Amino acid sequence: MTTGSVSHRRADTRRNHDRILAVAAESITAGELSFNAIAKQAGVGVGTVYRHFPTQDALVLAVYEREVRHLVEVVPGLLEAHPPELAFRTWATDHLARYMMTKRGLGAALQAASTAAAGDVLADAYRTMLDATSALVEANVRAGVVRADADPETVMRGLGGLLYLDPDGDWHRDAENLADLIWRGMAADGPRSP
Amino acid sequence: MTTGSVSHRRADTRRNHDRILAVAAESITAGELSFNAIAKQAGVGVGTVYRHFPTQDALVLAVYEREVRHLVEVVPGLLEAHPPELAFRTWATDHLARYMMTKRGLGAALQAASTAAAGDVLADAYRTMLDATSALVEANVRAGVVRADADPETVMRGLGGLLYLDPDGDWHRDAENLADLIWRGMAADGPRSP
Amino acid sequence: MTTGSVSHRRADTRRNHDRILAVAAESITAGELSFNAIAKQAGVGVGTVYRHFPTQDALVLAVYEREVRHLVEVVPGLLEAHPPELAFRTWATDHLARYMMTKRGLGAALQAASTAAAGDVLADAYRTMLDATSALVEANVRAGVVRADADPETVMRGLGGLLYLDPDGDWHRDAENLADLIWRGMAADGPRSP
Amino acid sequence: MTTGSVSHRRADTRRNHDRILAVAAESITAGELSFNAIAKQAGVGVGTVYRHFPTQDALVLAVYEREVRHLVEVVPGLLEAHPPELAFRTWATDHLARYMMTKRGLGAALQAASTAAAGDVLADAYRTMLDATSALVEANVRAGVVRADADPETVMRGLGGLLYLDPDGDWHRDAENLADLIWRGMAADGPRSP
DNA sequence: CATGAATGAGTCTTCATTCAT
DNA sequence: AATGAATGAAGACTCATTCAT
Repeated sequence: MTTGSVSHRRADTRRNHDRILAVAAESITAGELSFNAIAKQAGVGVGTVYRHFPTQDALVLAVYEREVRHLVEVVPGLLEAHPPELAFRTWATDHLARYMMTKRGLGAALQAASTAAAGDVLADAYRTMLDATSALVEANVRAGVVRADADPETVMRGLGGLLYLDPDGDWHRDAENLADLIWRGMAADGPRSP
Repeated sequence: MTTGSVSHRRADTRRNHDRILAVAAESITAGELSFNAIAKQAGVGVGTVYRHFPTQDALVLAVYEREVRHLVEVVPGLLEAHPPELAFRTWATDHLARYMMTKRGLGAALQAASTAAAGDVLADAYRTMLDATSALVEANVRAGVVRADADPETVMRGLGGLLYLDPDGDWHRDAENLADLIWRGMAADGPRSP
Repeated sequence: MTTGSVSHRRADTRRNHDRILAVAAESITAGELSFNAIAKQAGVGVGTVYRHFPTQDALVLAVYEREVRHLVEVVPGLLEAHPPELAFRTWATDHLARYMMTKRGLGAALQAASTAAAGDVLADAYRTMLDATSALVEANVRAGVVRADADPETVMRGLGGLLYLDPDGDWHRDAENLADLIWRGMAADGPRSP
Repeated sequence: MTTGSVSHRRADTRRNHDRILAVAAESITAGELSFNAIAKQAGVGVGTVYRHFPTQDALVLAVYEREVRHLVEVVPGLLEAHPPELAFRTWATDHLARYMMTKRGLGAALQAASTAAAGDVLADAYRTMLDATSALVEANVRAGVVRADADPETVMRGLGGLLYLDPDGDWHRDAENLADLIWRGMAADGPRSP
């Protein structure tokens, strides 16, 4: 059964791809970006890493895509489970904050990888993040608690400040404060914090 | 005469120090951090760079300090020349925005340099930035246009979002939008954009 | 039916062999000698290349043989179509010159492949070339325009200088000059050496 | 004494340069061209080799220059010590032949190094060789034993056939044969071509 | 027979760091 | 103090070769 064997091999290859990606995510996140180290860590030869990701850029970009995907895929659930305001605040303080605190290394790597060819991936990821933010903002607009002209892009940028949280401090409180500041900034009618 | 040549030597040394720092600022900012390259660029031997900055971290930290100092020293002038709200907005959109857009490379270097020993310098720089932000926020509080309980630390974090401006886009407009969002967030009584 | 499919497979195999050889000739000639690259270029898997040519040396040698065969098989035609002197000059300036100019890369590869095991192939190729040269020289001897004791091996070596033609210069003229120099050297009534 | 120390260091550096060049000549000649291997062989760190020869091309070219220089510097002596004809024959069979037989590897390396930037060095070397050949040919012309219109460039190319001598055979005899063939070709009163 | 993913040894290349002068 | 040549560890990258399917 040719089909059987081939798909079996494909499955193996796919598993390698995923494992490398996972290991790389951890490494890059920790500021370590060495193909040799990643290969060893993933238990494969360097050549295999190169086969799957021909370039550092390719690897970094793939990791970035993966992270953004993870970050974004929780949004619909939050919007179903909570009223819009809580959904926004929860996403910011629980998901975004934790993410940005942990993945700082990725930013640096990403910057180095930002060649011309990376443009598409970067643009896609940006748009994905923006879509998520928009969904949250718009739900709040529809609920009448946020200005109709609140700009999701600006809100997203404001949340970018979560990057500077101090993991050794009371970061959750700090995140709540920032989310609150931004919330007030886009709220329908003046300050109204709890 | 001895004094003369000694002080002459001191002047030379000082000049070396400054030139190295200036060159390093440019290099690091551009994502390039090689002692050999910096030395050549500054027109001195590698050994000289090592004499002035015994480790990479020391150099990065020194550059960081210098940048923060530059960034902060304009604040008093702004507060004298403009009403508080304009001072805040101007600092954010003209100084901070331009700075963050340009010096992204420094962030990466800084992160790598953030060992235990660097703590003090980092803490100092953080406090310096915080003082500047506080001065601006408090002037606005005193003018009655900003809530008395607005937290400068949170505001500073919010402005951190300026890091993500796109130098190739309409970044000034984007910066104004973010400054406005944060301003509304800390304003005394609800939204009131111009 | 079995016979049919078997011979069908044989035809496929043969086609593979030829295509690989052709692709390899181009690659090696261009100084590129990578099994993986050749396989991709030929549209087959690496394994297939290995099946046909178990080692690099085997491949290089096979390519060499092929080139020499091509180079030599025009000689009888030239001798039929032209008087002996012209046949010699034409072969040298039109065939040999063009060949040597183009295939320099092969020489390098060949040298690296010259292990003990390669001896036979090399010797065969040498003899083949020598036979061709001999045929041309002897035709001229029979025509009485070349010394009876002219040594084909030495003549062949002299033509080896065509390797250094400059493809970007007036190489045809240069080739004619060299052919002429050698021709004079073997002509029937030149000066006798001491 | 600053001068003393500096020149001392310079001497050391110079010694390194020479040793690397010598080792590289041997390696390349033997078809081996690895910076790491050369460094180890020369007893220096890889970095040192890179400091002296920033590129493979630079190294190969330097070696080539050195070889050509050695080859050429014997010519004036030969012309003083012997009558022109013998000088020519001796250079060809004793110096050129031995050189070309030994240094085949260099040719291959040279070819790979022939980028645009290498042009000057290559042109210089070519001219140097040509000058040497010209000196020999012209001495013979002046002695009246060689045609006045014998072209040194063509003669040089003819001698290029010495590349194919077989070190395991009677190469000296073969070299004499080739030198003789070329000599006859350029001798004063041979047959004129049609 | 053919395929091509995986492997890993071998090179290349850069750069922080030392140290003799 | 300053210099810059030397060092060599570390990481990038290629490619011959194997082998399960």
